[in-house]
Order: sequence, then structure tokens, then C-alpha cells
Amino acid sequence: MQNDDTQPKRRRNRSRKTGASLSQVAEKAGVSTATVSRAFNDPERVSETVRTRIFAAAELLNWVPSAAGRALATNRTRILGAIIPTLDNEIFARQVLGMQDVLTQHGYRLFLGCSRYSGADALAEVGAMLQHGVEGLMLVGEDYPDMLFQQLKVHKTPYVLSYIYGSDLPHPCIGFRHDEIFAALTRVHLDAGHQKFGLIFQQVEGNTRVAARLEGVKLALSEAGIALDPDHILIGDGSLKHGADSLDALMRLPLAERPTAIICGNDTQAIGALSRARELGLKVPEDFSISGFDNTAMSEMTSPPLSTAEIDNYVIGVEAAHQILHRLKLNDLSISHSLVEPRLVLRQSIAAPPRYSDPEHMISA
Amino acid sequence: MQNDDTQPKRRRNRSRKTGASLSQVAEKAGVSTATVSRAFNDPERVSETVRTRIFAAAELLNWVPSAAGRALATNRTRILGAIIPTLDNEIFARQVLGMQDVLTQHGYRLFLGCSRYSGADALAEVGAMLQHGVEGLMLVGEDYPDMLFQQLKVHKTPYVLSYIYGSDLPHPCIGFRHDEIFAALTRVHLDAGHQKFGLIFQQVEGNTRVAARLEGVKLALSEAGIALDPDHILIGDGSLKHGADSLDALMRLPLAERPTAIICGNDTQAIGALSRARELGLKVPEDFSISGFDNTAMSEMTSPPLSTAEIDNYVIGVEAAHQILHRLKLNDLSISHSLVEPRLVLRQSIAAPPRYSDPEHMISA
DNA sequence: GGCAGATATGTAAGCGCTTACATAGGAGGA
DNA sequence: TCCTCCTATGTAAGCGCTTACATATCTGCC
Repeated sequence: MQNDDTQPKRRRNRSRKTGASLSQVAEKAGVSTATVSRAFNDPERVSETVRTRIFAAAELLNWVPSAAGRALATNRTRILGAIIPTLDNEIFARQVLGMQDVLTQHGYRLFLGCSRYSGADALAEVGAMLQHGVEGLMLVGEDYPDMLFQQLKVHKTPYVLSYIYGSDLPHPCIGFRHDEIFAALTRVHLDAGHQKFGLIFQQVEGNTRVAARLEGVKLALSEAGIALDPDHILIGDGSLKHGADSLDALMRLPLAERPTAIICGNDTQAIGALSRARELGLKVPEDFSISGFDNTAMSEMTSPPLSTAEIDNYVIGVEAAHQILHRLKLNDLSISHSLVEPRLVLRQSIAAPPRYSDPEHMISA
Repeated sequence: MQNDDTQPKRRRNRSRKTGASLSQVAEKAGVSTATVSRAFNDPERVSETVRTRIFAAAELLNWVPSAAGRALATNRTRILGAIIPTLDNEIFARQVLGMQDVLTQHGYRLFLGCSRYSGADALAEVGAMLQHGVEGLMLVGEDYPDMLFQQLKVHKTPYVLSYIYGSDLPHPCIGFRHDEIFAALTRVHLDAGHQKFGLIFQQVEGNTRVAARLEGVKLALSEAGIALDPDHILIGDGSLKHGADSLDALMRLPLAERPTAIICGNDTQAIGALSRARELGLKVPEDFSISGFDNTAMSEMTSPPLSTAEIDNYVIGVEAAHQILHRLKLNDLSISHSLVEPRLVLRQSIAAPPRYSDPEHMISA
């Protein structure tokens, strides 16, 4: 039935061949594939004459090793992934930059995925990355579906959540306490004598980080025995426009209610507010104080320069990469939390509240 | 010598096994690997009963197909790459965003590489990407070593240069003419009556795009018969600070030489200049006119709002992705050039020059 | 009833690597 | 001289897929 001759009955031609393969290099150099492989991965183990012969052959054939072949053979891809909400935000872009710089040094590649602040998108990205065999992952924040973390666990893929910190967090993380830094920022206003606060913030739902910021503000206020009127919390997006429009709204309030201190969720909003204030003929910090967050390049050029806080996102990216690489090397899946301290950057946009707003005005004057 | 028994003499255990493999799914479902493969890649060809059985088995085993295995078998990776100078720049980040959005739809992944404006780094990134089998590439600009393009050619990898346009360019590209838009911007100043120009620009060398911008300005000026004093061209980086410092320098010039129109290489520089102008007590556009480029969000909030020009970088990214995907499908390596038109955005920062600067002042007054 | 032509599935080669194990050729010691 | 131990290289299996080709089963038509 079967013909016994050993010559292959079929010959496929999977065309689309691009470059040379390792075996072609081996043939040209007159050695075995094993030797070629060794010449590149562990040069010491190959005699110099043979090695140079191999390198020459590879050069000649323009050989580029195939990562896929190697991945299959070694079960390692040397690829890490990063999931960020959007590249549109300098904050996240800088984290990616930091990661990238470390990875390049270590011969790793980076897969970038944007979640667009959607859990489903993030899940899809991670799924695809897992198929491609990413060895580790950095994800911004913690707002992801459980399913995502399960997948990561099933695949024993080390990961680290960036831009957040919580010693009680059931995930490795590297970042800072959003509540604390916003509490600190709030206290700066309190210390300057403010009692009436307005908040300009981003959407809270689905974003634990922003929620924490809000909590921080509330905490500091309540510690100072100050109530925050919910109507003075203006939620929108992170844009200049939301900042500007919100300022409008706050400044339209009757003088007695009008906040004298405005805490913004980020610098962009604060800068928007400042610019609207100028249009309205309001002076900062004479008429009101304001703070932002991020310490973007712009914030020291505004008039007045903006008080804000700064977190080194590049470092977060760098550390995240180090951490993942480290775990990978040690095959360590433990949960560690590391803190990158933010820093208050106080400038002229915060000062004492205007006299008219002082409840003790009549008495003390 | 050789023992003829067929039982394998060696058994390797390549541990580190993470997930299930297709063959395990096949076994569990009681079918061959071919059928499993077909069930996922071409479901029509598998009977429904078998198919559901396979899906169930895969689900149960938590199977994730291995991109490496598939890549090896099909010689396709479904990965595209993007090389940008730095993520630190909103411009490039938006291009990546556009690409990303398209790729996600088409089931492609994105490798991101930053060249840090260095040809060598770009070359290294591309080399690594080629190893990983990227099927196509977007590169910002044209300032890359020849070697890089050769490699791309050897590997028959389609690519497109973004953010530039030149019908004579020996590469596929998608972008705009930097010289033309800057000439147009210059003409706006000229039309307003300016004769004395100052330029605040980024480093030119190694950046053909910036060089072209400069050429555009010079062209428009020389067409108007106006000479540009080389001392009035201030080269630095793209920062707020360079803008501010340069403004200082220009405004310190004796009144007769002092430019009345300042053309900046980007909005950031222009905004820096505006902010310094305010500090110096100068009014814009009464004391001088100024323009930027990019139309960043800030530029409509400055005082006065900044005249600038805008290019839709998101669209560039989207189109670049489409173009690469298209070539890939058609196996088309031809060179096409596509244009994305920039748009002038004229606001209040440009007006007539101050009277004192008018050479005909005495006569006409 | 037999055969062509679908249709559904199986078989196994091969994609480009790495690496456990085998082997050959010295070097050196007893 | 023989044996041991290196060192340099070869052999070939196997990583997880896809797919050309083979096979089996079923339709339906003459």
C-alpha cells in the first residue's frame, strides 16, 4: 500500500519567503545549525575561525534571526506590553517613554495598547498581547475587569499597575497616593486661610485615581471642619475648556457662596480656568486661589504661575520596566508595592482669600 | 550500533509551559489538530457539532493560540511597527493613536519604537522589529540612514514616511509640505504689513522638516523682496523656554532692528514668547505679531489667541495604517505620495505692525 | 448499482529556531 | 600507551501552529 521509498512524496512551497534562515547560513558556512545558533547566542563556545566564517555567511545572506522561531524554541519572546488609557495624555506617554528606554537597553520590545478608558478594550488588548506572548505587562491604574487579571494569572504573566499606590492593593503597583497629594494640596489652601472651596474635576466613575483625588480633598476639608457644597464640585473632562467653563460657573455664584479656593484635577483645567479668569477681569490670587496637578511645562509660565504637584512619570515607567524584568528573571510573581513620591510645587496662584470673603471681616477690621 | 526500536531515546522537558497548546485542545475534543485549526480560522469548514466541541475544549483548557507558532507556519505576524522621534510630543503621539485605532480594528498589533531623533537608534529599532517580523512600518520623517531603507527593501517590508510630503521623494509618504504652510503663514504677516521678521525655531540639522519650514519662510520673504537678518533667527529647542528667551533677545534689539513679526516653529515656542512678552509689559499684537504651528489646545486660550496652522496628525496615523495594510494585501511595494492638507488658523496675534516701525511713517502721517 | 463530486476530517510535513545528548579529537596524567 | 576529561561541533527532536494532500463518508444522478 504505502510505498517505502524515503523520498518525500510532497513538497510544499510556502512561498513568500523573505530572508535567509539560520539553516541557510549554516550551509553557506559549512557548519551545522547548532553551531550557528551558538555562534550568535553564546559566541565563547565556538572557535574563532568558525565563528568569523559564520558571521561572514550571515552578513552575506543578510540574515536576520526570526523572533518567531526563537520564541517557539525558547518559549520566550522578549516582548513586554503596556496598556495605557490614551497616548493623548502626556502623563501616560512619559511612562511609556520611561519603559521604552529601559526595554531598549535590555533587548526587549514594547507592545503598546490603548484602552481608551474602556475595560473591554483593555481586555481585548491584553488578550491579543497574551497571544503574542508578552512576558510581562504594565497597566495604568487598576480599573480593569476581573477577567483581565484572571487571564494574567492563568498565564503566569507578571504585571505591575502604574500610577497608583496602595499597600492593600491585591496587585503589584508603582505610583503614589492620589488622595494624599490632593489632601496636601488642599491643606495649602487651608493654611492660606481659605474656607470656601470649589472643585474642577474629571469624570470619577471608572477612574479610581480621580475618585481618590476627590476623597483626598474631602478628607482634608473635613479634618478642617469645612463642608464642601456638592454644587461646587464641577465634573467634566480634563480639558482646558472644562476648566474655563467651570470657572465661569463658580464665579457666577453670589459672592457669599463663591469659592475663594479652586482645586483642579489637573493643570490643564487650572490653566483653562486661569485664562477664563483673565477674560472676566479677575485677578489671581487676589480674587481667588487655584491649584492644579501634573506640573506641566505650561504651569510655570501662566500668570500667575500655577501651584500644582508633580509626579515623575518617566521614573514610574522606568521602575515599572525594572520591576517586571526583575520578576521575570526571578520567576517571581509576588505582589510588591512601590511608592514614587509626588512633590508639591507651590507658586503664586495660592494666597490668602480676599478680605470680603472673610467671615470675621467686620469684627477684625 | 543503532538500536532500531522506535521508542524515543530522549525526552526533553522544556518546562516553563504556560498554557495549553492546540494539540491538547485537539486531544480533549477528540479531533485532529487540523480540525481545531480550521474551527478557529475557517469555522465554516467544520461541522457545527465538532466545532462547538472544540470551542468548549479550548475554553476549558483556557487555550490561547500562540502567535509565534502561527507566525512560523504562516510567515505572517500581524504586527506593524511605528518609529517616532519621541512620545513626548503630542504630534507624534496622535499619529500613533490614529494608527493604533485602525490596527485594532484589523486585528493587528503595534510595535512602538522611539528614535530619540537619532538615526542609529532608529536603525536599531527597525532591526529589532524586523527580527520580530513586523509586516510594515510607519516612520516619522525622512531623516534616517540609508542602511535603514536598504534593510526595509531587502525584507520587502512596506513602509510609509509620515508627517512629510514630497512628490519627488523616493519613498512612500503621507503628510504635508512644511515649506508651503510656513510660507503661507509668513504671507499672513506680510499681508498685515510687516517688514521686519524674527524667527524662533528648533534645531534644523538632522530634521528636514524644520529645515523645510525655515526655507518656506525665507522663500515667502524673498518673494516679497525682504531680507532676513540671520541674527534674527534664533535656533534652540521646541520649548516654552526657548520661546521666552528668544523673545527677550529679539525685544532687546534697538528699535530700528527689532522685528515686528515673529514666526515660531511651533505653538509651544510662541506661547513661551507670549508669556515673556506679558512679563515685559509688551502688548500683542500692538507691539508685535506672532504665529506658531500645530494649533495645540492652549493656543486658543492665550491672550491674545494665537495664529497658527494645524495638521491633523490623527488622520495621518489613520491613513498611514490604511496605506500599509493596503500594500500588504496587494503585495504592493510601489511608491505613492499622499497629501494631508494643513489649515491656517488665524486668530488675534497677528495685526498691522506698530506705527513707529513704519519706514514711511513721517511721510504718510 | 456505481460513480462523480461534495463535504468533513485526518495525516504529517515544515515554518526557523534552541538545545539535550552524542561524538570526535586533543591534551594530559598515570 | 591507555584512559579520562575537555573542547568544539554535529544530530535531531520539538516548540505550536497551518495546510497540501489523503481519506472517508455521503449525495444524488445516470
